[in-house]
Amino acid sequence: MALAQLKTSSFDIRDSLGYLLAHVRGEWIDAVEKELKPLDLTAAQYIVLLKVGSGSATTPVEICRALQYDTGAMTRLLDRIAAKGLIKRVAHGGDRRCVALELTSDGHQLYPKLLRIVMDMNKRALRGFTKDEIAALERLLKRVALNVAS
Amino acid sequence: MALAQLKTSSFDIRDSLGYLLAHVRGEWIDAVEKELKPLDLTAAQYIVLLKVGSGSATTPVEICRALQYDTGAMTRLLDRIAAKGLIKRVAHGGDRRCVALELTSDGHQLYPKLLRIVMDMNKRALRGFTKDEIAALERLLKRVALNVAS
DNA sequence: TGACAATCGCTGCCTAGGCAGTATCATAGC
DNA sequence: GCTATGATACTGCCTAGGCAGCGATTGTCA
Repeated sequence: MALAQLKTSSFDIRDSLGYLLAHVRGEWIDAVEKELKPLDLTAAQYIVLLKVGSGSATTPVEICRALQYDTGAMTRLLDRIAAKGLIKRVAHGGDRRCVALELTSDGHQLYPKLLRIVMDMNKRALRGFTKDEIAALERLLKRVALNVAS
Repeated sequence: MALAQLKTSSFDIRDSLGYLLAHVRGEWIDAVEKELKPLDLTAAQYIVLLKVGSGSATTPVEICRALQYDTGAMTRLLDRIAAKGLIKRVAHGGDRRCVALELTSDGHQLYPKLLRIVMDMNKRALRGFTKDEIAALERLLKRVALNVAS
């Protein structure tokens, strides 16, 4: 594989950065879901619990914006998490259109384990990387994101 | 965001490489599907057509292995592409369990356009990158993939 | 203040992937 | 040659996301 030499003449889908990105992301998801299996959680549920537990999102629409997720799908995703007793919808003071999201006591108990998984996954993914390499990877990926979105 | 300083104390999900990967990949998919909209194709269908058209996969199971895709889902995905008249299943000489996949004449006519989209997307994503930067990105991503999968 | 637009969460409908099971076929070992 | 094992494609069943539309609520602006 050689991204720099993408030519029509000798095309292989693996010579695409898009393929490489999808591949790495797929491996990541698989690894996370393997860790989550004992907790009976999917990757989507885990992300939402992290967002709510960390306080970086307090309403459904905030999570949707952060994750580019459909609001209809979010309603049902929250239903499933609520059915597991990990999250609850409470009245939002100030805007009655909004629902405020909170972890239940079970959710609070689970949260540190999820945090541990995030930390371990990142540590594992970046094993053997120097600080400079990590910074370079981050910078390059962000440039790709900007290029693609524009 | 600073991947190198992932700490429990000040957690933000965006400080995760997993999030960054998902984000870039999401932007990529959105951009590709925007290009595919006039052709009435989804990203999944486009990948399959590229695999078959390039000759790097000739049976359903080959595509599944390459893309880590479920065989049941592949059957139905191929059904949808076949319904659009872009692909056909023909007998596989030698192994009667297998189905050989071929582009129809319409599929052959479409293929160059899909190839053009792959090329343009990669060119666009890597706009402003030096050869060294492209090589570095590729190398770093592959190391991440290896780390995560192990 | 009153009309209009925007936002929020939700629902129905459609598409779509993962998993388990099945029938058919190929292959390796005895 | 026969059997056991594995591979291939396919099929239900379940879960799950995208989109359009809805009612309720809020914000905006004349």
